[in-house]
Amino acid sequence: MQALIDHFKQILPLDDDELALLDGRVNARKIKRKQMILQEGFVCKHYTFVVEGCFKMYGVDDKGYEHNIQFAAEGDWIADIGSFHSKKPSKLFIEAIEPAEILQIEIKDLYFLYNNIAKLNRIFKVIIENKFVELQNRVLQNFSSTAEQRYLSFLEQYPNLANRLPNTQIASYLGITPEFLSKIRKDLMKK
Amino acid sequence: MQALIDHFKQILPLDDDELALLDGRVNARKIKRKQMILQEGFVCKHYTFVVEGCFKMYGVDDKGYEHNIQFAAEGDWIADIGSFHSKKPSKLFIEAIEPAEILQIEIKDLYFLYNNIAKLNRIFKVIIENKFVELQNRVLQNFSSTAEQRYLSFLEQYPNLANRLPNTQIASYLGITPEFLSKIRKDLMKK
DNA sequence: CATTACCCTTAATCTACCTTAAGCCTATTT
DNA sequence: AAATAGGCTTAAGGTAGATTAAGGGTAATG
Repeated sequence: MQALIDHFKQILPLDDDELALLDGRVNARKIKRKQMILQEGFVCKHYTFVVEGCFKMYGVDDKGYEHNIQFAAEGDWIADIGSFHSKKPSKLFIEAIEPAEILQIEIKDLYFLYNNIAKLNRIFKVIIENKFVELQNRVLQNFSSTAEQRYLSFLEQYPNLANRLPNTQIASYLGITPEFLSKIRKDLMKK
Repeated sequence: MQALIDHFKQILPLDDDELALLDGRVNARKIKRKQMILQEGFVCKHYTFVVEGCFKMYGVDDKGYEHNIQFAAEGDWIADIGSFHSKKPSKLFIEAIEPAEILQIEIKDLYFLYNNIAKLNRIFKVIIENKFVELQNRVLQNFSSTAEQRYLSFLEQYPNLANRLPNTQIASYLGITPEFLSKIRKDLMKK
């Protein structure tokens, strides 16, 4: 819980009254490796804050291949925002890559908090702005560079993730096959 | 100005006191075709609401090619959110594809409004959530389908944009060359 | 501790999409 | 009305990355 308070404090500190309201609206859970906290076809019921561990969010195409659209490690939020607010079934999966500890807020609790802690509207606005910018940079990168350049800038931007994740997951994030990532890595070694 | 009030009303209506605060913090401008309201290297100073006309937002790669990352027509917001908040130089351009009428809010005014109209935090949170979802869908589409599928779903998702935009701009948005789009269109005609 | 599942790599063949170049047509600008 | 720029298309040849298949290594699970 302290991890979440610290996270909010970095954007806008909450006072004691506000923190009291938070308590009881947030649920702590432990998640096993490979456990899913969201599956395609189900409505996304929670905003999830990662205290410990690492998740991937992905879609599955017609041929059954997975495509990672984001990772979330310590201090990140993860949710299918579209499904969450529209209450429509998600097209995405969220799955733990490592054993994890998370904090979850349900939609009714989040709306309660938005109505009773004005600051939280601002805090979540900032959180989503940051996620938006990150995603937009990704879109730009994706079509203005080769797979090798994308791999290099992934390493640069997420050095700690790069160590923790298997290359298959990174390949899926970069939009290439593991085989081709393997070739890229080999070519980079030579240089 | 009425266009903006209506736009906010769809999310959360503002009362008269709040509308009074808005007035004077929003500037109306007319923009010519091809005029830029943001250029690479400059800080993005405004959130821009499109009343009439159409804009493209794009980056330029090492080879000088443009890559459209979004369009904005009537009722859309457009800004380089990253540059706007960080006050760092943008890597993007925003340019009018058609003559346009816009409403702009400067950063100091937007922050004033966030502090004095609590609802606006919520309104802009929702606006950015929607943009985030749209962008996320795009990322998913981009690597789980061929250029032809992407073109078809662009036509489906933005039928009015598809009529208004030249194919060169659509190709740039889809991440393909105009030549290849031409081929796709030819192949589709046959079917 | 064994065994299964997953991960990483190499290499050959194949395809979606790019590049270049050229020609025509329709808008803008002068 | 002329001039020019921009937009659309065709086609030939080229490349980044996919696919398939196969072998060896390492980590998770019972």
